[in-house]
Amino acid sequence: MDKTDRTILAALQNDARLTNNELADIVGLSASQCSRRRTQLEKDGIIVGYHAKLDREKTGFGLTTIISVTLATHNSENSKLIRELFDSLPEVIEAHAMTGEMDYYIKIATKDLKSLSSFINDKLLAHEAVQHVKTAISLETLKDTQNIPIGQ
Amino acid sequence: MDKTDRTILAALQNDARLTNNELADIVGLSASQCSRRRTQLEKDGIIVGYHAKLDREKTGFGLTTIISVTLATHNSENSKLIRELFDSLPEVIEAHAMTGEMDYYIKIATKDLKSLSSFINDKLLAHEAVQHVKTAISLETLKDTQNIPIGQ
DNA sequence: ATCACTATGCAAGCACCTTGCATGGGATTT
DNA sequence: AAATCCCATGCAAGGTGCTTGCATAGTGAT
Repeated sequence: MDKTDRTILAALQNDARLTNNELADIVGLSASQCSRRRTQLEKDGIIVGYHAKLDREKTGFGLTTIISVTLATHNSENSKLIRELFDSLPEVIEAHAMTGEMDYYIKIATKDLKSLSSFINDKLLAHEAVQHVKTAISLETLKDTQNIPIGQ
Repeated sequence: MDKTDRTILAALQNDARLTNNELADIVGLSASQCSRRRTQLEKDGIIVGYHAKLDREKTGFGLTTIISVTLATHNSENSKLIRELFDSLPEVIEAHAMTGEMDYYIKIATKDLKSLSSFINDKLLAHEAVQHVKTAISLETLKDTQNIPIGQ
């Protein structure tokens, strides 16, 4: 992976709909070569996928919440259970195992406070492995590019 | 925006490279109509953009950190400054103004602990508006679909 | 200096996207 | 209930973009 590849990656992070002709202008190669490089980056698993980004407000999922989850007991069984729980819940759009006193950070997308409340009570706290949660609601999303700074 | 539109949105969230023919099979319309609906969803700002998702490890940005930022003084000037700061830092891939005792949650993508350390010290703590930060490092990303659960 | 291998550009064939046009379905009004 | 209007839809054609075979240039090793 050379500088040209990184330029392609940065460009496609910003706009996955770029044609190979447009990519060619950006990186200074022919369109066919851009096509080949892009295909290779996909094969190598460097490009994982292409996703449409939706407006959270307009789609009715404007509420973003970050929840810290603490396990009841720290063992591999509970760890496995909690992963399966996060996997199975579509409201969980991101989940991390963390350092520090909080075991997991998860990001939640819901319609409103009512659905958030039922998510926490019925899905999270109802689970045997979960001991405690700490909820922080996003008042405003200031930035939300998940783009890694590969171009810089 | 009807049920068909939501199906299209859910499909494009998962795979932005779907052709209109493939979309047509999914939603049960013709390809031309899928094209028209998709164009309209873009015009309405419901589809904000299309982005390639990259492998964090393979691109060398495997370190994810969540930082709570507390302001020195809560006034509109500092609020403005902190927004501009987050905007200008490419390592900040997500930023929220939060409820609770912590003012901002930001998500950071860096290559390693060294670059994280210099980010915190030279970029964050060096800023006049920042009083205090609390750092939590992701040991493992369990889930990272930013897809809103519009299909469910 | 030679050889081998990879990257590249060009061109053609193919797939896909877009848009004009005609049709059909649904809702509203009389 | 009938008529009318409007919007969504399907079809087809024209144009655009993507992919791949082939020949060539560039690069590195021996």
